[in-house]
Amino acid sequence: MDIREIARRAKVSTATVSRAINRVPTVDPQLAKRVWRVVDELGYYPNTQARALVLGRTRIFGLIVSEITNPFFPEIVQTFEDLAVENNYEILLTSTVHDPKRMESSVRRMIERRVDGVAILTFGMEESLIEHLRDRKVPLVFVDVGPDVPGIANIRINYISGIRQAVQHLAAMRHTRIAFIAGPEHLKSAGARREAFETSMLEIGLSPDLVVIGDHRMEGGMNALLELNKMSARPTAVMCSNDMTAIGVLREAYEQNIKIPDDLSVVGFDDIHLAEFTIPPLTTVQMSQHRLAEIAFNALLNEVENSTSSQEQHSYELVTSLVLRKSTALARAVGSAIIPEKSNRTTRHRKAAESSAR
Amino acid sequence: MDIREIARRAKVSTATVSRAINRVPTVDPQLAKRVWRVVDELGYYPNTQARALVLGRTRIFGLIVSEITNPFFPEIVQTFEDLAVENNYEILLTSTVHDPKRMESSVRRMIERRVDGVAILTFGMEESLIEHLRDRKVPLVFVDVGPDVPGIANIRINYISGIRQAVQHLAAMRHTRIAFIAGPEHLKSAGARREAFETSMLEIGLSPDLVVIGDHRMEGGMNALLELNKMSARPTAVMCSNDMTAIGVLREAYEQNIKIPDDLSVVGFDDIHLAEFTIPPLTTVQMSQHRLAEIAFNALLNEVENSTSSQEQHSYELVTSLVLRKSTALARAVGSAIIPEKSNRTTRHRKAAESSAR
DNA sequence: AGGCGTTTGGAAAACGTTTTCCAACTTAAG
DNA sequence: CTTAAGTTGGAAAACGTTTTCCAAACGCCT
Repeated sequence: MDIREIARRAKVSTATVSRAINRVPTVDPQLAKRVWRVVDELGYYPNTQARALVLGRTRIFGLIVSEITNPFFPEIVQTFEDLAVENNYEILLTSTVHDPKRMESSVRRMIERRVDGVAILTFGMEESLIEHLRDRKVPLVFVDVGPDVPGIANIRINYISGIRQAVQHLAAMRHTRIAFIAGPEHLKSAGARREAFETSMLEIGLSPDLVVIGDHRMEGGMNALLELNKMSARPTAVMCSNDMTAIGVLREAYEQNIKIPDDLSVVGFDDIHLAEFTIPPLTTVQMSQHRLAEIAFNALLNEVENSTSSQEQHSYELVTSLVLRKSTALARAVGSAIIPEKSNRTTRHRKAAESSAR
Repeated sequence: MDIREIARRAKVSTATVSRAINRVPTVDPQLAKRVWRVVDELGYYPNTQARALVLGRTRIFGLIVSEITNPFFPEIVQTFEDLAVENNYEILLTSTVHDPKRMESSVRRMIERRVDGVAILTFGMEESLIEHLRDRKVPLVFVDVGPDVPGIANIRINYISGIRQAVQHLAAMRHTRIAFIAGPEHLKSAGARREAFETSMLEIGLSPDLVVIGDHRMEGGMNALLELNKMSARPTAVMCSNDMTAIGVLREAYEQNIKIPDDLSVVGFDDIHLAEFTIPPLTTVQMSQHRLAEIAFNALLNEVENSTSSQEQHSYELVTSLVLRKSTALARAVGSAIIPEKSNRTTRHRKAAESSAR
């Protein structure tokens, strides 16, 4: 069943059917109604491929995320999809799983399907890969990373705002040995978070050198806590590069019988929905997934629909901010809290930590 | 840049280019190489729309899930995508959020984009909606629900196997008052789980009437526990229709200072990745997301590629089984455990519960 | 009543492929 | 050296739309 069939049955030309369907105003209302009746009767849906072919626009946006399996992303995908259906777009979703091969195939798939634009929410993609996209002048939107060239929109995340709040919150609770569990080293965003932590610490004269590397997953959080535990100067509080890491910390703390928040304060980053439901509920820095997806989608839409392309806004900012729940508490007045039984050695460590701060 | 451009530069006809690209064996290897060089040089990617138009196949599979935001689904999506890239398919992902309007638009989008098949992993979709798809003879694969008609593959989940194991595990731990937190009533799969629970209980002479309704989300689990708590005959163990519910229970138990598993045993359903990281780690019934996605994808692929369409396998089974972690324990020898302080009233309740069992 | 703009609808080209036919060329056999 | 069989590559049709021209029909003015 194609447009010709409709034309035949409605006794008009295919041009008229097309115009009726696309609501071109010049077509006679009577006629349009006749066409629509036939369309509904037969349950006709125009072939999008054919349409895309002639229009040169597919109404598909690519969405590249790093790991759909990380709870941070589904929320983004959902918002993105909501917006997409609202605007009659389709989404081509791709999850790179941090695998260069997959990233490449992602890009390839996007190009083959001729997407109208792509949002790269991968928080630090191999720059080389975007070349292909750029060569084809596909509108792009990045987060964090992303060269400052025209035609590429960029969402800058203001990490410092939320992270500073978190650090100061901890400091106010009299924590001085605050550790940081970083994300994977190749991720730009993880680097940015770590830097924000470091400057926030330095700002208030604390030493930011209790840093261990995680992987942004629960497993990494668990290992990191183990590592922290082995240190001579144990932290009384730990900030995590993302919530999944924090959940891992919570889990390992349970295993080790370390009480959160009494023995150890922990704060996450992202504020995924789950953070509200951990035990205890996680204090974390919010980076709204909803806003992020919204900004990304609109940036793309803007790029595509207003092909004025000239002096549009190409840089957006997303601020982060602390949300307080139950995983932080006053530092113990005396002693390293992580393993209460060994708390006698703490004063020394504390001095050491303080003297190394500038 | 199109196929003609390539043809011109390689000094052959478009037909030859097409053949070379599609690796038709009759084309001269020398020539093919010449073509490929030009293709690579220019970074040419065939236009999928045009290709789809003539081939009548889009190499797109639709994937309808009920809520991408539920951690159960991302794992499925990931596997589905892995398989898709392996087989050169694309995925059109749609999340219905349980909204009839969205379901309808989902189906519409699938049809408009001319997908080659769709997997409906929504665990109990409005049957009416599939009509449109069926009319167009789009290969379909369902889970659970789904009419037994030819051309529609069905994945039957064997709920009873895993749930029986769970119930018997609990019974062996001397629990007799075992509650069930069901899923939303309109969901077929939720109904099936509940039934499996009921028969499993009856089988061993326990009364399955401690049932409260949840919503398959953490919030529902929290509320459900509150409700259970108000009962005169409090359960000593609770099974949940899915893991998210169980996580909610864990969370509310923490709030109420009910110790898991000492005061209350809880078992989940699904075995999402997160279940391993709850506090305490969740004993749950596994329904492999990986397997499920795999079965769904292959069913579709089979339907499409072997258009023998006749006596193919159209029904698949996925079995479930218990995985033991740390959220279950022996029932207290005496007394209703939920609120330890009030445990003196238990013996009576226990008798009541036992007498009501047949 | 004739000419003029304005609606209205139709024929056909275009979008980028694949594929069917067919012609030209090669090779081998007689 | 001619002919038949087999390779190889090209021209053109087809896929289902949108859109550009054009022509017809229709008032409306003078």
